[in-house]
Amino acid sequence: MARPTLISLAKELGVSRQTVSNVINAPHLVKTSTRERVREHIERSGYRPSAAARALRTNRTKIVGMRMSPVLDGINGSVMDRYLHAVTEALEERGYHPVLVTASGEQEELAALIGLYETGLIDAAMLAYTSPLDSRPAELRRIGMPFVSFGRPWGDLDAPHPWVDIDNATGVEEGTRLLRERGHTRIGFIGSSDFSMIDRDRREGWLRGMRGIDENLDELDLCVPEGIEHGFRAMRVLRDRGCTAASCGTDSLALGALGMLYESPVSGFAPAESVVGFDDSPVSAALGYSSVVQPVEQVAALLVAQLISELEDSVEMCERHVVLPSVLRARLGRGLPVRLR
Amino acid sequence: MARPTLISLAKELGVSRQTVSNVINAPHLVKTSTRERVREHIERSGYRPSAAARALRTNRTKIVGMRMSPVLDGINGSVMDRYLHAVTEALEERGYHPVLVTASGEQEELAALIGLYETGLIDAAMLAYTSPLDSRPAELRRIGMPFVSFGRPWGDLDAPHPWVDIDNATGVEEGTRLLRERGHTRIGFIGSSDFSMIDRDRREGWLRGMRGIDENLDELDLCVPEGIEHGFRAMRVLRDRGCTAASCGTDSLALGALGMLYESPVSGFAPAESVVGFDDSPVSAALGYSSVVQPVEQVAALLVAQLISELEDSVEMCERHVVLPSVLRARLGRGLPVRLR
DNA sequence: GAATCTACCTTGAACCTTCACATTAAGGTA
DNA sequence: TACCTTAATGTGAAGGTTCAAGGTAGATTC
Repeated sequence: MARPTLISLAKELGVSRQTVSNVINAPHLVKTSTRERVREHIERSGYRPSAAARALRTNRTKIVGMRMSPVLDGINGSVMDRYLHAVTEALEERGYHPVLVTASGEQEELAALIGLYETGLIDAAMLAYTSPLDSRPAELRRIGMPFVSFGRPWGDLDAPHPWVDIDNATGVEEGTRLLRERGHTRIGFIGSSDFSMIDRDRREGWLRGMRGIDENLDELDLCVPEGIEHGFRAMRVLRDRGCTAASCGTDSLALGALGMLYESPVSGFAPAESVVGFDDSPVSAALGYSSVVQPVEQVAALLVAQLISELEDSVEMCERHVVLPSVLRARLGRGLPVRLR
Repeated sequence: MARPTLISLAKELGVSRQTVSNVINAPHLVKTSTRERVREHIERSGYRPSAAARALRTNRTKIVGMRMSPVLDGINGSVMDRYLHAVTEALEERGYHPVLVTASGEQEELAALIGLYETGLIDAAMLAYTSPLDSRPAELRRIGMPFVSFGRPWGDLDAPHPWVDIDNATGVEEGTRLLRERGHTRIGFIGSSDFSMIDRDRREGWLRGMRGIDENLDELDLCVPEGIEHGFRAMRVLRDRGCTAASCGTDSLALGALGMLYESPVSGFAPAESVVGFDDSPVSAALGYSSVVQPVEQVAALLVAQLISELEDSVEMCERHVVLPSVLRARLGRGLPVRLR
């Protein structure tokens, strides 16, 4: 037997299709007794409204497009995973769903998203990884496609679209202060040249954490490519310059630095108490060094809230520009020691 | 101005909407001159067919549902990421798109996917992480929903749906043989109790790799929970039992084992040449130990091919049950040494 | 007792495409 | 010329929903 439709249900119940529709979409318009009767029949029949018909009529699919960026790095990774998962969950709560897109660059991403939007397959998009020269927000606004972005629009901080970003600095500052509390005074920063904007932010956190220490910070500030080895070498340079600890832009770098400190320890300081990393990878947990956590679950929830209030002129208002603090996951430095080299 | 439709285009061109439709969907039916004229106009007008209208008529959306499983583990991770990315890419090549779903278990996943299927939002589903008691294939088949699965149906290997799986054993066997080539004769296996079926497979690979060595393999075979520390401790046990090397079920375990070997080295064997891990994490690359790679990109491509041939009765046939070998990424053992504890 | 209001329900139309079939034009054959 | 075939294009209908507008009955107002 064919799947039930509004019409077939209506016929069986002896009411009009609109009444059945109302029971589903605007129950308050229907008398309680009728409503219940219809509801029960809907249940029994297993009726599900046709997404296509609904979309055709309302011009909405409740589907949101987002780019699945290729895997950058496994050790720091899982952030994207966590984010994606959290977004999916938040969307589902509101009856929406994410559809994925791949792209090899921002232009391709734009093309893909716009394509889906123009066929009416998606209602909106969620961007991530914003950068100063990012043309995506402007383009999307130009064609009137709703969107939100994870990451502030660096090129134009007054851009009108909603966004949520993480203040990478707060967590790093916290981490740097933790190092100071532990007695370190000469603390370096090892940043990753691979993530420019974000890294500037993290460096800023270190600078703030170092406030009050009157030294030439420039020579304690290193910028190297991503990777454990580079962290190792950078820490050696910092050691030569008198550092006893380092705040690192990523967990790979931190792992390298930690290895260096185990190799030539500073008396009085446990190595795992002398390093702070970023992204709270399982490695940081196992080795016991502190690391900064990005609250991506919160980001996802807020972004989705923003997006929905963009799409549905609901009463519920929400902040259109939010910066969430990153926070330190402080560890006691009592994990498995690691020695590299 | 409103977005163009088949009708508006047809009116402008002085042809019927069906002709325009044919230019898009069945160009061979249209005279070349007409076709070109229509094509050009389509271009200029920026016309895009309405996904909703098409879906309503054809009962197909070209959208595929799949579950986004929560992040299990960062260090071994990125496999799910890679897979998701590869699936998305493969689907896009055929004009399809993945929509994500979250669920806290298989039943919830089923409910979510079936829900989407019943509203007609998705045409099919892609399952992953199959297990012996998996009820998903049977349920989906029962309601007639097309699907493929990454992972064989352990409970019923003759199940008729298409699937692709990875033979976890081949890579581990290869790894074990590599250890033997390097001179090891007493090689342990450290498996993860967290992934039972998969782990059985990997253990099997080790057993095969050990063929011809006449020892009591039982006491060389350890099963421990996931985690670097557990790998470390397990390796210590194996050392006490005379092992000089270990094949490990995951890279976390391998990292732990490696740390143990650096702590109490076996003379004549470089530690990083005495361990084989699984999943080729960045950590394994940095530390220079060998690791087994799952060809998830291939898996994704095959699964998508199967799925499409399930959905579209095209000529193109493809194997309905495929087992791909995992392969060893052999490394020289010349990475950054690591010492844990 | 007619006019007005309210609560509830129904009807016609539209959303845009594709399917199935009908029609026309062009060309060939007897 | 009449007839047939094939290629090219056109027409009506259907797919399932929601919007906008309309109708009906009963209660309320003056």
